[in-house]
Amino acid sequence: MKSSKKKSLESKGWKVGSAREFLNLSDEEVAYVELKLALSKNLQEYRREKKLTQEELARRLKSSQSRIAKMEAGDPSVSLDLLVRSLLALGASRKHLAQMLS
Amino acid sequence: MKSSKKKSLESKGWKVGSAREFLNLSDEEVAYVELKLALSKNLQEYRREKKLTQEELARRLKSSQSRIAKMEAGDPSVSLDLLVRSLLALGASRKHLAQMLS
DNA sequence: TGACTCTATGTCAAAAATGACATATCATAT
DNA sequence: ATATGATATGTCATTTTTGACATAGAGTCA
Repeated sequence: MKSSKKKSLESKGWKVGSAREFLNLSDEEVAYVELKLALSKNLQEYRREKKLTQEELARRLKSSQSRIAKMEAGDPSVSLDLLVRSLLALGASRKHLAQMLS
Repeated sequence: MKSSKKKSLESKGWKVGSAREFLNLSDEEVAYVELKLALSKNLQEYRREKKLTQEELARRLKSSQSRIAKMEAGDPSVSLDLLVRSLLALGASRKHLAQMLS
């Protein structure tokens, strides 16, 4: 992994496999984090396209505005599950999700 | 949603939006569940291709054999996060993941 | 200026997911 | 038959994620 990329992730509050397991798992960890960040970004675009406020999306998901904000900010405390459910709630299809990944 | 599909999901132990919210959210819920099931299936194929036992994969993930079994069985108690991390640990790329979705 | 709307960030109790463990089931080989 | 290896299933204490709330920042408009 490029250390520049690692730094940029760490700056968002992610713990990028420090100390012991630094050598083995870090690539998968980073792939996972990047995947979430990619979805985060798409989520914000999608929501704005649909002209929804964070609050409105939160209502649809029975979540809360603060959670949506954290999702879009790429906060490490949000799960892939919530990200994907949010995108689906915005009308994204599996094909759309696939495009976000590749 | 076709009621046949709903039944088949319920048989796996999933709660498919019963009672109150049955009318609004069920389609997204089902999309989400199906997505997980698709990944489950691919996970098993991937693992077998790599000639790994559930136990070996569990060790790589610092998880446990029972969790891997539940993942592959499509158990509702496992998160998308763990599914995706497992696939990544098996060497799946984002492109591969994308293919599993579309 | 202040009122208003939207978004960001921190905190926390409650809920969900986790790894670990025991044990069961199911092959397949001896 | 029974031993062995892999997988399935249930339970549970611990950890992680959650929605909710408060509050702060940033933008816009009267």
